[in-house]
Amino acid sequence: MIKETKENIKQKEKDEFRDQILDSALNLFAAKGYSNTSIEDIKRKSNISTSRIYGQFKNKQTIAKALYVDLARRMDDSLCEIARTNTTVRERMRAVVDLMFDLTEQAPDVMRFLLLSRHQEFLLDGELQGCTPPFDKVKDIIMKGIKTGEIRRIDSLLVDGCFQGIIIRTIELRLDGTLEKPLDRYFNDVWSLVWSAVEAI
Amino acid sequence: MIKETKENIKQKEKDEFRDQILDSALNLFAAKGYSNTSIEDIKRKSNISTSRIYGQFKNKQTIAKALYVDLARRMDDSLCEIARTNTTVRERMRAVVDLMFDLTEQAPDVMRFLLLSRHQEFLLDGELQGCTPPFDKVKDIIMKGIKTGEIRRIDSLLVDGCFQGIIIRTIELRLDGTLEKPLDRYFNDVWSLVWSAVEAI
DNA sequence: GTCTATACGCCGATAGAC
DNA sequence: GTCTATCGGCGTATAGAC
Repeated sequence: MIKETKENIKQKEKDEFRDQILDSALNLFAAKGYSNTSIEDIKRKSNISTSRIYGQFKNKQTIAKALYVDLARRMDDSLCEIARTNTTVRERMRAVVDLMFDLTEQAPDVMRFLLLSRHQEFLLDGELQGCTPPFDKVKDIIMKGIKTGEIRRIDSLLVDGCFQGIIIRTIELRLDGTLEKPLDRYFNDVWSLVWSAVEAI
Repeated sequence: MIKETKENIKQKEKDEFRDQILDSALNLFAAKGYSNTSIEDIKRKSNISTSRIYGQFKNKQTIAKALYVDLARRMDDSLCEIARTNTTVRERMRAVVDLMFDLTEQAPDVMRFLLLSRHQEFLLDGELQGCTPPFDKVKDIIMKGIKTGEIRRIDSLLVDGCFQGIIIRTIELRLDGTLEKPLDRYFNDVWSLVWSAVEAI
């Protein structure tokens, strides 16, 4: 029993370290990119020694992969939740935009890392450890909309690309400071652009 | 006279080397990114020795900058030409999409480098040697359209972002192989999405 | 003037000191 | 078990050989 508690505490500490490392790595990857971030950078920012870092992760690539899988899963969960709690395709898409804009303001680094970084740099091997790409769910929503007639009958890849293009580009403009106000201030206009593009008739 | 000819030939050779270096660099930057491309890579691909490369360019950053300025200028020229030879905003925007799609098929590496690479990596210093960002002209076209009433009265930054977002994302999908057919086959659908989004009433 | 060999610094990863 | 000192490798840039 005592031993178990002891190990639990140890495990908790380990998890804390892990989180600190991932937090710092996320921050650095988002700012400078994967290749331009060194273990030394991560060490300095997280105040965790090199050996501890290598104790937690096999190598630098593993850190980026873990981050990606973790964040992509959370994104996917949120999108599933949206698909579940809304009925019309229009409502679902609105909720997606709302979520993305909100996330951009709340956790800009997450969006920088998920949307704007070259995943190819650390995901060379195709397999994503059973992790679905973060926006597959959006495509599903759109395909359903085409079937039900809520969305225009155009190749779903194109409609999906259009939707993601508008949203991602807008977020990019916000993240680089071109858009000066929080994204919710632009929501109505952006949503109007999106919906005009894709709604049926 | 003879000397002049001699020097001309020499100059031509130099220019040829320069072009070969830039060609190879473009190819590599587009495929692997700036940071992951080494001088050794450029040397191998161009069959030009290290010393010759450093004879032409001060350092690696200079190569990327030269490429960027060169390509951005050409893009800007094309966009000016489009603004000149078309009258309505609709026609101009159509021509822009057409140009971008065509360029993607003809010179995919150029588009990869101009649209999808982290310019921040080699353009840290703000000054671009008197080179306008490649798509400023598009924003001008759109602003004019808003004034004349051809385009919806929405913050021009958002409309511009919407337009660029759709186009760039579509190009990205083509470049990564998701879209299997040449882009001209998708032109009508994409243009329809774009124009539905931005046209006034 | 052209190329090859090398200096120098940085990074990822480890192994040995405490 | 932790940390720090270091190793090997690579990448940029240069300096010296031809």
